[in-house]
Amino acid sequence: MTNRKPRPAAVTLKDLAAELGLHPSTVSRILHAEGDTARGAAAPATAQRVRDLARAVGYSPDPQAKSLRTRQTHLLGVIVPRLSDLVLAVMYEGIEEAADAAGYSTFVMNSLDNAEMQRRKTDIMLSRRVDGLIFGDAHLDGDILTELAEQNVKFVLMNRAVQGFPSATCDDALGGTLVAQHLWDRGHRVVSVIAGEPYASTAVDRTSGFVTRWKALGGEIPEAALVWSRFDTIGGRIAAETILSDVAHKPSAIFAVNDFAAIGAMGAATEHGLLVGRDLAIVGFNDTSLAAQLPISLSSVRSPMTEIGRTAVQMLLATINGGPVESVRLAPTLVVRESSAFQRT
Amino acid sequence: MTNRKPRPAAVTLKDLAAELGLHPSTVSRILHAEGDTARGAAAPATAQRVRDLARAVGYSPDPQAKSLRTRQTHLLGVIVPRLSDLVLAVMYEGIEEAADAAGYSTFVMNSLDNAEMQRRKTDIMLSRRVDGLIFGDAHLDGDILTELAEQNVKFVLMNRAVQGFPSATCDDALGGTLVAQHLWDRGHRVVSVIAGEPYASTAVDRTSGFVTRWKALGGEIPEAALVWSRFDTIGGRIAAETILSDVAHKPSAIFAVNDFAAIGAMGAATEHGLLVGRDLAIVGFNDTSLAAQLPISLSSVRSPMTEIGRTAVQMLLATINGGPVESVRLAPTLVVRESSAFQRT
DNA sequence: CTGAAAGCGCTTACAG
DNA sequence: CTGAAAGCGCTTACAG
Repeated sequence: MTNRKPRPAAVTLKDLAAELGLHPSTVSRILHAEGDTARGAAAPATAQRVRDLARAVGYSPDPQAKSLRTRQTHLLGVIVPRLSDLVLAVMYEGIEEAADAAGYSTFVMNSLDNAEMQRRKTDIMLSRRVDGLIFGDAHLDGDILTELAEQNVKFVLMNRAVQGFPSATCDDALGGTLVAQHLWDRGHRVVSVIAGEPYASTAVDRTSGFVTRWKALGGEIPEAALVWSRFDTIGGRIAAETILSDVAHKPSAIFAVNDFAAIGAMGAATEHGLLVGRDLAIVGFNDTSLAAQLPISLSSVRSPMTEIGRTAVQMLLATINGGPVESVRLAPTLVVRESSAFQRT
Repeated sequence: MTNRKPRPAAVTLKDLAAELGLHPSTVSRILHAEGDTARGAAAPATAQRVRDLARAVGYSPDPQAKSLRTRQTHLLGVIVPRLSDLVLAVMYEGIEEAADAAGYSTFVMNSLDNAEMQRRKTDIMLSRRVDGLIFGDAHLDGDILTELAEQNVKFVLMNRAVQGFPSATCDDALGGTLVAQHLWDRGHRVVSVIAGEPYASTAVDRTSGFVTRWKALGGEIPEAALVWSRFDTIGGRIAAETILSDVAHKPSAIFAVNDFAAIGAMGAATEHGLLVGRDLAIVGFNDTSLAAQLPISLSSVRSPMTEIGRTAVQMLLATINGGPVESVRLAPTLVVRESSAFQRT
């Protein structure tokens, strides 16, 4: 259809073989078998000649040809709600690092947390013949995942967990617990939670971790104290508007399950004439790079985002290699800053 | 080395051909030639049978096999400083969209603006046999780019421009101009610029656009008014510290060439007892999603980030198809908000 | 220790 | 209009 020029031919095994007066299969054996295995593959002297030439001419095997034979592409697919969510972008750094170290390359696509897009992007990844997938956008219902598991597609979840599938996540319930304890200790007795999207385990687990501990401490969480919301700044602002406009429930502290939602809540508080860190405590989640740098620095639950990404890759590779894989939950820590440091009297 | 199981075999052309009693080449011709071209490729009835079966069994051609023959992978490489920079993440959304629409898939890697990493990541992309590359991390010296051009690698630049190579960017100088005019009109006469990294055209052009207009209006820009900095929040905070601690040069307004740097500057201002939007005006750049939602909403130059990503893909595809390509500079607009709306008296 | 053959799944001239 | 052959660059039993 288009008349684009093909890329110029690179050096091939055949070229190397011809240059050295060897058969391509011999060259392949030497280059393919690394380290100890290579000893049996060819005479040491031959092996050395081959390797020297390969290095000299910058030989790099054609991955398409290789995977056509081996049926492995060393390609991994990553699907996230959106990469412009800093949390996922940071996790992706961990993925890239770990995948690279293992000789894999990664595709990333945004699904916008929309079921149709999730399917579409997954199909594209599969049509590319990825060896496995990492989903950062799993919904608690898990419908798509069940289908994929039936088709024997290799995948793991990241950031958000779903019952029955391996996942690398933060211990979100623990994070919520830490926040509840902190706010209680600082003297708060009336609180609200900006709870996030109910289809995401992160939102549900952080919220339930908080609620459970709060009640254990003797606190109450009336219906009006839980406001579900989008994960972004606008979502947080809208939720905080709702909370701060409620005349019946007047919290002295707000826990937002996401830093961006917390930032939106800070904006709403300012608009309501409340000084965050004095009139109202706010705590976020993930301790993104912004939290510490805000005009009023934001307390936040620090989750090991990069580590979660790395772990997801390791789990996926284990799955691809046929091993059984256990879900991993990494422990968060609470970082207290100006936004919630004050003692309520 | 590892004993992973190969992925299960998918339906192949041969399978389809056998099922229909045709030769694989016939099936290939029909499926390969789309629309009108297909008419000549086979009898309409045959073509229909083939297409029906292909759809029924969910045939999807093996991209590795296809590209081994055609020497095109329909793979694009994208290298950015880091995806956790929201600006690049949003541009990547445009890239993904446009690439997807054109039947291409994209790899993304972070180079951390480090020359060694840029080389390493580029090599990985090339070893994957990408059809072309988009660089979002170009440095003004352009050393690596010159080498690649000599090797006839197809690429375009995005976000940051370098003389002599095609790029899709915002008209950064114009953005700087808009800010200078705005601050002048609001009555400011002493200003400072948080200028970003001197190796990035974005930083240099935004700054020079600002300075040029400022001087044209009759203003002065002493040496101390320009502070180079990292693009992130911490960088902005440090730069603002320097600016606000200078007893000789007391600006009433700060232009930060990046929203995150602007947010850092807001933090520093607060620490210095200045109320942003009353004692000090601050203007950022890119109008990222956060700007409008901050406790004190941030004025910012809005750049068409998604569009820049899309444009980069279109330019790259044109380059791959052998066409000559012109650089594109998309126009920004200024969005004035609380942080700089006041009139200085 | 090395060579020769077969084949992964496609596409593309070339016949007929 | 359809078939048959060759070949893209690899790997992998199988010989010798």
